Amino acid sequence: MAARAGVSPATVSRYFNHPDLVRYETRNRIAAVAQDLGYVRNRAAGSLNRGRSDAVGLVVPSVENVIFAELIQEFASTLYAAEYALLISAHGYDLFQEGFLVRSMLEHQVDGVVLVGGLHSEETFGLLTANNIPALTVWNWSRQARLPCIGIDNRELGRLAARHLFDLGHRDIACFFPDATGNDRAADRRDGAFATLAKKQASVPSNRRIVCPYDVVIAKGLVADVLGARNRPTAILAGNDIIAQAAVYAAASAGLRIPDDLSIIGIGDFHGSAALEPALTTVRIPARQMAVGAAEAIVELIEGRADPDDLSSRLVPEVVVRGSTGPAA
Amino acid sequence: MAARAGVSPATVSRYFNHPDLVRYETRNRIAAVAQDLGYVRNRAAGSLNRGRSDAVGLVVPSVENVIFAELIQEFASTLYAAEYALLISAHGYDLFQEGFLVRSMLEHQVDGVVLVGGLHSEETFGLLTANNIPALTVWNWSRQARLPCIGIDNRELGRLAARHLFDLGHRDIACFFPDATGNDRAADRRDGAFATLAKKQASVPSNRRIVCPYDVVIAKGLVADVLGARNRPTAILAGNDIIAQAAVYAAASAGLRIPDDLSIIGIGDFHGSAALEPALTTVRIPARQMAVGAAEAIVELIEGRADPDDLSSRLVPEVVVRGSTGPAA
DNA sequence: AACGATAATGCAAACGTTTTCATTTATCCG
DNA sequence: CGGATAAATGAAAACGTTTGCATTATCGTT
Repeated sequence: MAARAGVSPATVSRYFNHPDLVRYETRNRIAAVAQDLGYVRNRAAGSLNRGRSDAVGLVVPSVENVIFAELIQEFASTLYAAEYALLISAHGYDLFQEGFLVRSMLEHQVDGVVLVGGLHSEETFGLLTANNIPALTVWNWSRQARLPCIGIDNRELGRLAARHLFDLGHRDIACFFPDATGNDRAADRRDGAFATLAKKQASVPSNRRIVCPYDVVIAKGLVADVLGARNRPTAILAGNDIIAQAAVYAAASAGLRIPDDLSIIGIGDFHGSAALEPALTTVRIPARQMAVGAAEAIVELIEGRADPDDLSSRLVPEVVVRGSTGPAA
Repeated sequence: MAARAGVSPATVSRYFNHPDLVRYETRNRIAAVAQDLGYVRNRAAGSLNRGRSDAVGLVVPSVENVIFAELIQEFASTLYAAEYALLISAHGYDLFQEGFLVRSMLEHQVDGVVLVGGLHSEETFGLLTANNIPALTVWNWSRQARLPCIGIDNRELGRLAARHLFDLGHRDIACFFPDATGNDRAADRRDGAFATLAKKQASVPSNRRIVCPYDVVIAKGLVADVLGARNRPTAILAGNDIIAQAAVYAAASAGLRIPDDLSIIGIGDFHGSAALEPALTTVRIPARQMAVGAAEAIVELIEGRADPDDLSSRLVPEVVVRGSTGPAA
């Protein structure tokens, strides 16, 4: 490439990184040859030399989760705007696998890593600290987090949802939460909801605590089971909007009117939850805001413009009341 | 690292890539030091030396699209099983942006690239051929594709959907398709549907051809408009399951019974379409199968075990009849 | 014990870029 | 037009790994 254009490699490098240092005619010559050869620079070589790759890694539990998709989308565009490339991986809620993916990302020389939630394997934490890699977490906020975190207090999400139903007069509430193994967000939401209900009334009986995967089809079945039993609850508290959506379907299938016969509240406010019939009452998580905040923060961290110790920020959830909840009969 | 373990860099390299060439005691020594230092290998350096990165790029239009999420998920796991890393990017249906992303991936030294659909900028094609990068496309299948393709014939999807409604006796069908700019899948589906309807009856009038984004909220509004007009259609043909889902909501909101008052068919068979109330009739796209096929194919191509010329494969769609369609009144 | 064969390791070059420093070329002003 | 200054380019080292070749250690056999 350099030879073809009759210049040294140094000049080609400058052409791409500091074009103002290259004479106009030389620029044209290089541009022409580059175009001609379909030349693409080798970032691996650059990264090797500079010790920087201008790439950031994002490790999520799953890309099939609608709301993580929103996170990814927004994170990606913010990052591109800052001229960083993005590596995305999904670990399927397996913290061991997560460690593996983080290692792979470090091997590929990412300049920073963003993880979801505060719960990770020692391997993961060790890798990041040993190699001194800028890292932070999104989604969950907690005072005693081991990494800077940008997110919401998931316990509060559970509390808000429970209180909303309680305040509407519901006293028999079935709670559907995902398995909390390796998922502190789900655990916190669940704990928040259970704590609130226990304080306000009695503790939640075991037949009202249902472990439910993130899957409309299965969730619909589980909700249908509960609704089909002899004494059905007056309300359903779903750990996320997908389960809530499934509950709406199950109710429709059982011929129940929402919210007259059954109230349903979700958590998340996914895009589309407002379009459901009836529109879903839910606790809103500002996912896009988190994504932008996290992307900006990791860049600041990488470029040494931010102090990890005061980078965390706590966003505020809010209950969005729509048509799927109403006063208990 | 090598120094710490008292061996040469060559031996460390062999430890990772050909452990059987390293004596047992030496292996242990290296392993201990690596563990101790939290050492991670520098793949950029390896890639520079070998001219291979063991990474594959996947460029999709959007990660917010549910069915692409299924594709990504499955593609990723198949690739990991073959010990390749994955780079994912989304271009937002902007072919210019796609070219940019492909360039970025090549700069990061991916060994192969997988794109969605057969329509791409000259920049994209040029980059891939000039650099001789193994590449293929998924989702769309076409005889005259410029790259090997693993997918379905989107025209057929449109045809199947149209025929299903026609055979049920529907003669006034409103068709909702996404904007086809830079989206050959949508264009083909639409053309297939329109062609079938035109052949069977009259051509589709302009007030029954609605351009509709991939967005439940907006789609619901557009469908509501059509259903609210004086003479409403007896059926809706949606270009994808998200629009169909929106149509179901809009119908419910308008107090119409499905399928008695209105039939709705989608395209895709997204996970969850079966859970809708009523369950959605749709034309099934074997997304996961395509993903696995594409991942395996790109690996074969990279490793020189496959001939690009007979790599394409055409998968078969099928109409999945559920509760959302019925005979015309 | 000596030999050959094999196993284990080291040496050194190469990959393509970036960057510092040095050198050449252009520009400006008196 | 000369000299000083600024602009443009080149030379060379460095980044960390991989690999062919050379060397050394180990083992089995007689």
